[in-house]
Amino acid sequence: YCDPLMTSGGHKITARQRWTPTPVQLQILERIFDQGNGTPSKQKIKEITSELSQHGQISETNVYNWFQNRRARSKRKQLVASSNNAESEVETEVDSFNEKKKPEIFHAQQNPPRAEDLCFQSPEISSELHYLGDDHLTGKMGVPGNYNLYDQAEDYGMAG
Amino acid sequence: YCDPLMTSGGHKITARQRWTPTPVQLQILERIFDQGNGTPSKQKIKEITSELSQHGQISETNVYNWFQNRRARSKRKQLVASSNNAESEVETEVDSFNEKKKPEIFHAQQNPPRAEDLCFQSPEISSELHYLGDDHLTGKMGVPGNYNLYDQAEDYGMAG
DNA sequence: TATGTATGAATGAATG
DNA sequence: CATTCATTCATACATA
Repeated sequence: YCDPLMTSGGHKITARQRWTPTPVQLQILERIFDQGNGTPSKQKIKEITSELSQHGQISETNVYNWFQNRRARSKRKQLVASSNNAESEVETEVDSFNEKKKPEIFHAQQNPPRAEDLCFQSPEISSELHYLGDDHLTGKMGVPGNYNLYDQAEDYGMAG
Repeated sequence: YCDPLMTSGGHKITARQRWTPTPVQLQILERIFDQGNGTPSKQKIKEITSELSQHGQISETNVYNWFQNRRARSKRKQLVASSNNAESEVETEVDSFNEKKKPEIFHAQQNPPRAEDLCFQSPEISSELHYLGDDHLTGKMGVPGNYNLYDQAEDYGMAG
């Protein structure tokens, strides 16, 4: 295939909903990625975008996303590769080989067509709910239990 | 696309680990966000959570995170549209994906600021390409042919 | 045409 | 509040 941005028959582009990097762009991107610089700074993004613009339509967002995905997938692949002795059901990335980060999930719910029953997340197990400074809660809502979604060992004033 | 619950035989169900706002919840949230765009106070969070609880399971954390993300990703401020879009003959079905693209998913946005999806991807209206900030530079947009969303080019000491 | 895979994009959550 | 991570959704593209 060729660059999808270009019409494949002398027509106009059908407004691709999703950017498709051209082989050239991909090459450049991968090259930069290999250099070791994970998430490039916005300055870098602009430069890269500018460079890639010469090889097809592209935006800074595309570049940013690309690096984000690249990094994430790369890590994913590594994990899969590491678990070579594990199950061999590795079909797609939707596989849940959680062993490093996600120990377990505690809830499961269906996916009703009404979307009125979606539920998840325990009361306040995660982020910092101690932001604002005017009221500054102190008592915290009584933690109903130990949801421990993640094995949080960090303490930033959440519990106490 | 079918239900994310595969459960095809005593395997890990891979249920949704993260909260997914229902259309109703989203509406309410956006409504509140529009009223006083900013991080609601702790008290407000509780109230909102209570309100949203009537339309599905939700926690204060979810609400908090939502507002944080919402603010951070105010992809409703900058409009680089009406710029070049040279090759964009604007003749395709680039209308929007409010109904024809996502018929059965529920996390679709109710009223997306459709305006400049001419080509395929707007510079900033998508992901988090805002590491330089997004609110303190409001009004910088509009410059056709130049995405000066973050012309400050400050250095926050990120990975770059 | 129908299915499978690869990957860009959206977004909830986490971290500093 | 800023930035990054992780997971999922949706779509381009390849294949049968």
